[in-house]
Parts: sequence; structure tokens; C-alpha cells
Amino acid sequence: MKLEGISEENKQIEKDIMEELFRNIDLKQSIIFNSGAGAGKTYTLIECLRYIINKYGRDLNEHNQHVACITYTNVAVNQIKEKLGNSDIVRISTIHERIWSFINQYQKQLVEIHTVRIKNEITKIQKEFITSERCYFYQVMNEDERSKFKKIMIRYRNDFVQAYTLGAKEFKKRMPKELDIFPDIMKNVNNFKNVVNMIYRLERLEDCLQRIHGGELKKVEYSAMYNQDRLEKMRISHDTVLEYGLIMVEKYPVLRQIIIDQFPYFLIDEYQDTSEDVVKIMNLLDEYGKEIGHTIFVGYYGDMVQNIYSDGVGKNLKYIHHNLLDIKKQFNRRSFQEIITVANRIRKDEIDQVSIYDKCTGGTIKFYSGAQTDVNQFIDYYAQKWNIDKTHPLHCFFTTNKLVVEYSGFLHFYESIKKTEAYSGARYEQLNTELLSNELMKLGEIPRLLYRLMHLYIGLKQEQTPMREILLNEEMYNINISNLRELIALLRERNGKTLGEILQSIFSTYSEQCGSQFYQLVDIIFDMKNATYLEVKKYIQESLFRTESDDEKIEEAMECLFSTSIEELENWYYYVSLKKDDKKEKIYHTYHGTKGLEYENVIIVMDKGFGREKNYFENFFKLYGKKLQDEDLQLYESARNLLYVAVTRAIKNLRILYVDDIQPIEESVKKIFGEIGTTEQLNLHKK
DNA sequence: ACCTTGTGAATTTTT
DNA sequence: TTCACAAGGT
Repeated sequence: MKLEGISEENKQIEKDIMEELFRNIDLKQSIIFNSGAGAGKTYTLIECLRYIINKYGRDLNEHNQHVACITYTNVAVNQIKEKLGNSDIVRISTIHERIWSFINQYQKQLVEIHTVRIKNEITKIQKEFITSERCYFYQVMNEDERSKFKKIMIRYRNDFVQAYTLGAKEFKKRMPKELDIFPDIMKNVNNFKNVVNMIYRLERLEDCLQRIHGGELKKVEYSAMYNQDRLEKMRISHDTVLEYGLIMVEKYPVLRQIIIDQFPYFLIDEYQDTSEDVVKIMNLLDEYGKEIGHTIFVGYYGDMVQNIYSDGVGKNLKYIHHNLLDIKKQFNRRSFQEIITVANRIRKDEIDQVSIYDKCTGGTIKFYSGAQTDVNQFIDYYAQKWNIDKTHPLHCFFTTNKLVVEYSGFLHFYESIKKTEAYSGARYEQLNTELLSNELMKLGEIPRLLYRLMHLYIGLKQEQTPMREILLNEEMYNINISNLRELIALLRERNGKTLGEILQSIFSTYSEQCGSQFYQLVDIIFDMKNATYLEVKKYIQESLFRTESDDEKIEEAMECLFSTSIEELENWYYYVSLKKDDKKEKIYHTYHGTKGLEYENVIIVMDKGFGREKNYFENFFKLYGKKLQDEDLQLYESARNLLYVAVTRAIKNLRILYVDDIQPIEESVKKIFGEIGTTEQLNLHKK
């Protein structure tokens, strides 16, 4: 069964939509192009780019003007570049890159804005001193006491910082004696720490202001590397770039004119993800263009129901950018009609998709209710039923990375990395980014080392792997091939069941063969010269545990990490490199992670809660079809959007397994998915 | 009875 | 970092 045959009528409708887009481009009438999942949005956007290039390219070239194509991610940038091919006229970039390029050359004005920002921050902190309950002990001090206290703490800053992570008792002991004149000051150590941090912060900000004033600091910098502003270091992060961009565009008509003259066309991909500040900028440019008679075209391409990140503008677009013409496309080119029908019921808005194909039935979709413990067998059941193999894998979606990791088979590894100092506490956020990223460059230091190790290990294990693939980078090409063969032969003999054993076996091979050229390979993997097992272990430990606190705890955590089985590491290796080579029959994703992708066979595992919301999905079903307002509506829509994104990934076969109490949501589930199945009906436990 | 402290787990994703 | 909860203090 295949999706095929597009009627002349449908072809014509599609063509008409394109014509309408082109007409508005000609008129420089800004538009929102709304269409559901699988409608071919990116294709449409690229066709619009081509149209502009063909019709206006020469003219733009002569005036040294460009078309700005803005996307949300670098991956999308590359995709569009690849599909569009080379063009000097179109400038494809991320939002942040583009906005920063507009403002970064006007440093004098930026520093001014930055100064205001710092002053606001100072006011905010001062207000907190007065109003926050956590600053009570500070509030009851008089001016004199406050300045005395500040002086003491600034003098003893080092002691404060060093003692910061200690427990309350020990921390109190380490604080200077001079503080004894303030009784009860450390009655609550956390409050005390909080106030002192605020004092330090205030001092740094004020110092920064002085240095700006003194002409010492003249430049604001943006780096995509950091996720947080460091105002006092003149360093801003993602959100603030957009914020400053908006302020600049609002404040300086000249800048608006410069941008307009440079970019008469803006095409924005996945508009629902762009932040409101960006839309405000576009609106200002659009309106100013009309005012001065240099009209521009702004095209927003996206789907508000696929807005699954909170900072995206989503459905608010038309309230922020005025006078946009709404163009819709109701076709779906991805899925079988059975899937499309259900997806329409989930979104339940003016987009009501139909397949563009004449032959479009033959898909299957069903909602099951079951227990948490059924998940594995449920997946296996469909793996068999749908004749899953490596070329036709089964894709399973879970809400959290932890579940994805568990089912992908490397939970022990994940948990043992989580226990390390480098990935716990305040650095917890780094865990998923640095351990689960599909981009090698984004992996953390140790995960990257382990990746190189596993790359070698797996390459060696599979005898047919070509030599070239075992080698990771150019440096490795210098290795003498016959020496390499020897090493490989040796390594293939050695084996181990855990990470620790593998490392030991590599290094015993390595030291036996000292003097031979092939240890270069090992040097490259571990990025060390003539390393030994103990040295590598020490290196890993020092990278994962900065402080030399509690030896026993570190020892235990290292033991836990080194006891990770090779099987787990292999599973992890395949997980992070999956996008490159599909070698698994069952592939697991988070709902979020599947955005923009499509799969033949999909299983969605769902429970009633997600994140902080204990009844996230349950709530969606309970409120389905009801009139809602404010928070209820917001929560409802965010659950709906996530569910919509997940469901619309499926091309042909989709099952949803709900592993919580079905009773409260039964009615709505039936309305959307039809009859509910139970896992008992499948006889999962029989075999 | 109320407050403080310690502990452990946590939603996703990008720039 | 932020939250919830249990354990410990006053």
C-alpha cells in the first residue's frame, strides 16, 4: 500500500496557493503561511525563495540587496542551504545570528543600552533587599550596620566562596568573627548566603558601570556558547541579543532604514518558534517600510499548533505583527488518511487536512490502555506484527529522556554519569545536552572520549568495517596501515565486559607494544601521550570531579561508571550516532525530539503527567471540546500541541499506549481515536 | 507547632 | 537551579 496519485484538481489547488504566495511577494504584502504537519512547508518556503531569486535576483544584485531567510536552528539552516543550492542573494541564518549582525557594529549605542540594562538590574536587586522575606535580617539593620556588614563580607569574599558548598554548621564556623556583632544573622544560612550573593552581585554591577563610564569597557559581546548573560562582563546571551535588537530597532529609525534597504525580503521558517521580540522587530520594519515608501515583504511559514516551546510566539503572531494576510494549505503529503483524520480531531481548528493523494487509505491507528509493565511486550508485539527490521524500524516515543535512555538500554551508564560532580547539582542541566546530543561536537569532554573509544571498539568488533571508518580524523590517516592492522588484531583478541576492563585491556596491549608506531591511535583517542591505564583513569576522574572532597564518594561513583557494561556503551553509541547510520530495529525518541521528522511505524507511550504538570495529558483529554480561558486554555493548548506533533510523525501505522487510569479520559479518547483497546486483548503475556 | 537543614529528583529544546 | 519532603532543632 502506497500513497500515490495526485489528481489534476489537487495539483491545481496547490498551484493556486503558490500563485497566491507569489502574488503577495510581488505586492510586498506580508503573509502568514499556515499549514499543518506534513504539508510541505519547507518546500513552499524554498519555492518562494526561488521565485524571488528568479524574478528579482538581478535587481537585488544590482542594489547589493539580499533576501533574509531565518530559521530557528543551525540544522534547519543547513537543510535549506542544501535544498536551495548556492545563491549569493539569499542569506540563510539563525534568528540570533541575523539580529546580532544588524546591531553588533553599533557598539556605542549597544553599550548605552547595556548601561540602562545594568541600572535596571541594580534597581531590581535593591528592591529585592527591601521587599524579599529572605532578606529580613538585612532589612532590620540600619544604614550604618549595613555598610559595616558589606565591608566585612567584601573583605572575606574568598572565605565565603570557599565555604559556600559546605553544610550549614561547618559554613557558620568558617565565617569571620567580625560578624558576631550581628546576632541572629545566620539563623538561616540560606538567607544569609542569598543576601551576600546579592551584595556581591551589586558590587560587580556597579563596578562595571564605573568602568563603562571611565571608558575602559566599550564593547558588548554575544557568544552562542553561553546560555546566560554576564552583564558585568559585557557578555550577553541569546534572549538578550533579541531584546537589545528590539530596543535598537525601536530607538533608531536610521537602523530600520538600513536594514530595510539591505533586506527587502524576510522569510521566516517555523515562525511559531520565534520569540515575540523578533516578531516585534519585523513588525516595526514592515510598518516603517510602508511609511517611507520602501515596502518590504515578511513571510511567516509555520504552524501555531506545532509550537511546543514556551518562548515561541505561536498563535500570538497576528496580534504582534499587524496586517498579515493569512494563507492556508489544507493538504497533507506525509500520512495516510486514517492518521490525518485523527490529527485533525486533535488540533480541531480551521486547518482540516486532507491527503493530497488519490490513494491514501491503508494506514492504521489505535489507542490502547494498559499498564506500565506492558510497555515492553506491547512494543515487541507490534515489532513482530509490523515485520520490523533494520530498514523498516519501529519508532517509539516517550515523554522524557530518562525513559528513552532506559528503553534504549543504557540507563546504568546514564545514571552513573548523572552521579558525577560534573553533571549533578547545578550542572544537572548539562546532562542531557552533553550525553545525549546527536552532534559529536556538543558532547561533553568525557562523553566525547568515550565516544571515540566506542567508535574504535565497535569498528574493531565488526570485522568487515573498512579501515577508513575506524579512523576518526585526519590525524589518524598518518598512521602506518600495517602497524594498525597489528594493533587491530591484538585488540580484537582482548576483551572485557565493562568499561574498566576494556580500558585495562587496551592499555596492557598498548604497553606491551611500546616503541611500535601504532600507539598513536590510542594517543589520539585519549588525547594523551604515552598514557597508562591509571593515568587515563585519573584524567577521567579529575574531569568529572573537580574538587577533592569526599574521596569515598568519588571512588564509589567512579566504580559505578567503570562497571558500565560494554553493551550499555554500545547502545549509547548507537543512540547518539543514530542519525548517521540506522542500525537498530527499535528506535526511541522523546516527543519533542521528533519534531520535523516522519516515520512509517510509530508507538507513542503516554502517561497522564508530564514535567511539573501531574495531569498534563489527562487534563487535555478532560477539557477536550470545552470552552476554555486563560491558564486552562494555555495548559490545554500546550498539551494538545505536543500530542499533535507526536501523532503527526506517523506515516502509516500508529499505536498509542496510555499507561495510566483511562477512566477519566475515556469519553474524549473515544471521540478522537475511536474504540479504545486494552493490552489484555492482545494476549501479550501468552508467549 | 514551626522553622531550618539535608537529600534527592527533576520536562522538553534551541540559540 | 528548583522543588518536595523527611529529619532534625527549638
